[in-house]
Amino acid sequence: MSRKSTVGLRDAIEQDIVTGRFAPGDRLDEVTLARRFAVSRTPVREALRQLGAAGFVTIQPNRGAFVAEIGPTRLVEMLEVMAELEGLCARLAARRLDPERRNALLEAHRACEGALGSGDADAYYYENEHFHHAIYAASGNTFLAEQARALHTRLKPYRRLQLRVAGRLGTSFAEHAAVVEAILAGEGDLASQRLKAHVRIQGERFSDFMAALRDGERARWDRASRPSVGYIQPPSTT
Amino acid sequence: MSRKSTVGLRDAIEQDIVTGRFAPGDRLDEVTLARRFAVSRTPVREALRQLGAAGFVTIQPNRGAFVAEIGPTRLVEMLEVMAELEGLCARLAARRLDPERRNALLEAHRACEGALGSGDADAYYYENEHFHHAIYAASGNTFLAEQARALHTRLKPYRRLQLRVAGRLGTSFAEHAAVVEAILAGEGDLASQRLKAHVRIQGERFSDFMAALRDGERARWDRASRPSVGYIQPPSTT
DNA sequence: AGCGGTCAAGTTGCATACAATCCTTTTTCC
DNA sequence: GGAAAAAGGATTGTATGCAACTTGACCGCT
Repeated sequence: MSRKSTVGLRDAIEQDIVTGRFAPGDRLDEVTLARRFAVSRTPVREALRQLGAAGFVTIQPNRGAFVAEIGPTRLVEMLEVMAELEGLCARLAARRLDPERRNALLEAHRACEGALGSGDADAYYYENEHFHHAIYAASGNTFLAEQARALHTRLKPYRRLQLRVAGRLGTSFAEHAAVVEAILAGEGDLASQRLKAHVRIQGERFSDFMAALRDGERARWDRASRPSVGYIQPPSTT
Repeated sequence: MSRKSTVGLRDAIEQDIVTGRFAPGDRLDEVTLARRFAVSRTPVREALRQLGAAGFVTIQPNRGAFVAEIGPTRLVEMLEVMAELEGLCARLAARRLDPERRNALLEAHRACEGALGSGDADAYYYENEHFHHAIYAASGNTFLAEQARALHTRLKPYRRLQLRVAGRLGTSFAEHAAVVEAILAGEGDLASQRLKAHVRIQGERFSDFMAALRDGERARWDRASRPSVGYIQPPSTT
């Protein structure tokens, strides 16, 4: 479990946050993390500061680092920005799609189709990620793709159960298909509009869901569902 | 020149980058910075890692930190995203403007008018920042405002000479006025469209300008204009 | 019993020492 | 004389020790 470079350490902790091993609000003790990764406190501190700058943890001076808690309000705000960024990706992709990116996009889309056919929600979740990443890349705007990807990752802990809702998989895939169609047709505005709607639908399901629960219940529910299997885990690159 | 908290140190170095005291590509030596701020290397390293995560510096393992160099391509990419974020700010502002934010926006706009009247390009530059920040805040989306502000700051070193072009001040203000009008009228799409165009015009001037210079000349010119007065410096809050 | 203050344990912030890596220069061999 | 290799210097990466701060508990006081 030991990492070599400091960037590896940062990514390792980030993964533990993104996959839910560390729940929002959890305290990230420096010495505990240091022991866990078999390094001293210094690289741990540097990693935590980076995660703080990226928004994954909040650092309270002299009091430590905590996994960032994203309240319902801020979550909706982030999804609003996410929708806009994805919309821009789609618009640009429709305008400037090159053959290589076009193939990657179609391949990701077909992979989603395969996962849908198998009825495996976890597999679809994973292919869905690839699909969105393919759209980011298809924009041809590296910076935009990085930003979209970063925000996508930050939202990951809160999207884990999104697609488990009954019937959502099929709807999601149909929306994907409509986006792909618009992109291939070069209809930038339409593609943007459709992808924005696709993201917003997830956001609305979210806020509905969270609003329906009182805070205590939500916290308990969050925590209970935390160690839920590794369907987010990509094939380990270690 | 000594700072107390680590966040203060981060901000101090960031300021030195943003205001151009450190030019893109400059090496940021840890011991030099440590001496400069009268601290040890440890807090300097933590600050540099944070700046790396925020995109202000690029960190090469075992080789040090350098002020991020933003090439013409990436600059255009960043401006494309900036335009979209600002456009979203304007759209949301038109939809949800509350009296307090409305007043702040109008006040910032009038301050621009004052600076324009005085013909002071530096003053206009400063008030222009306030105006854009007021629009970010007027969106009512805290996360969006933070993102827009962060990107705005990252682009600051490359915007320093934007408004010095003859006649640009007046045009800029007219564009501002059109945006404000649309926001007050509740015309979200129009406000978004106008603000996007406003940002894009700056971007096009940029790329025209940079394309007209070969790289060597541009680097020299960048460096020569670097220590140019402190018209960016806000009233120090130290 | 309730409230306030003091003290102790634990954690973070910073400084310094050491190890590892990189870059430059010099030396040596062909 | 040129090129490759090695040594030296310099810089970054990591570990550890100490000081400062926060926090919780215990004790005394009203």
